[in-house]
Amino acid sequence: MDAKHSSSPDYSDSPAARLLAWYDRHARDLPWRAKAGETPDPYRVWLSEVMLQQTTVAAVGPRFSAWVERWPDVASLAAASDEDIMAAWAGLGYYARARNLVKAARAVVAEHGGRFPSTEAGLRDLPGLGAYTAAAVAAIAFGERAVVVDANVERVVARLFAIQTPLPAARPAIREATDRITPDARAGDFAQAMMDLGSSICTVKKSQCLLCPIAVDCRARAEGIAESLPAKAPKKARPYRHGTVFWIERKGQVWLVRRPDKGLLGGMRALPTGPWADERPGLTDAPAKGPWVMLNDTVVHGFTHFELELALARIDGEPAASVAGEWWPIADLGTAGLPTLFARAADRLKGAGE
DNA sequence: GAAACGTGGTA
DNA sequence: TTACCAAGTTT
Repeated sequence: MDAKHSSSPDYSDSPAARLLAWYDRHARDLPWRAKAGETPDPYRVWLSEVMLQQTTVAAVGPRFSAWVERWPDVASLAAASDEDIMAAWAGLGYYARARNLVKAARAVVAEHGGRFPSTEAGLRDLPGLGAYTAAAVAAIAFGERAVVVDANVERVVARLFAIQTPLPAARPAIREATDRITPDARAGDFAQAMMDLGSSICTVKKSQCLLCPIAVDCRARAEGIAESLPAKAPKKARPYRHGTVFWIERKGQVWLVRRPDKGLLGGMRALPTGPWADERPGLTDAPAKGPWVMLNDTVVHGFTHFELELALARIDGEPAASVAGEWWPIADLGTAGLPTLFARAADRLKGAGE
């Protein structure tokens, strides 16, 4: 091999070059990706990146398509009501994303003339855009050379450089290593290629190194430790909590409330509940006077940081005057935008009075 | 740095 | 079945 005397890096012989060549052949066809020759739409890039936070491509696909059909641009989204937006997000989880989505859309319209900021720093100031999303939108939508690090990139890079420090302590080293291999051109494609690689080949278990375009660069593969990386600190056990969910029915309608704007399931329509505690709260904080009928059944739902078992109580009657809420036709409950937890409880409760 | 914050798929 | 995990952000 001839020695190079140029001061510029030999781009053709780099992990980025190998990865981009692979991406040109194997990129996934996803609804939010611009097709060859198309200019990326920052609105679609932003929306998809927010939907994809901690959420699988499979779950996002149909939700993204329905969303852009209803709100095709940032102006239409900014003009929509909070209520409609929260209901449209129901089932996707992490509802702070939807609350921030509205705020960001309105900020883009009110403070940026309806156009997204085109730099990573400008994007970072919008609600709901953290280090990852700001970098991803800057790179994918605007072609900026940004260092994009998500969980896929963390895994690929930890293996590529055999970084054995456990997460999250390894993050600074991983970011620095990612910076070193990020190309000046096509940073957006590079980021998406890294994520495609991480999701399809360099997977958590059973990484398929024989198919990997940068296996030749990979130190973990050379050392036979790919699948043990990245190391992670052990997780804490999730506590188990109890609660009661209340179903008040009258003339084919059920009483729904809106949860407080902050906290778990914040801003979402819901069935009334009592406190969530270590012990079964029974009828504590019941939203109507008895006689409540307890179903001989519970709903168990796992959240990120605790598991919840809900007892199911129902009554035919009226809510107490102090309980704010609205009647909702039981036949149309699917349009109420209930989080999954309450949708599941409602499935058990409706019809239980017959 | 750690905890809060949802849900559904996979092994 | 239990445990882990996914294109993270905010406090």
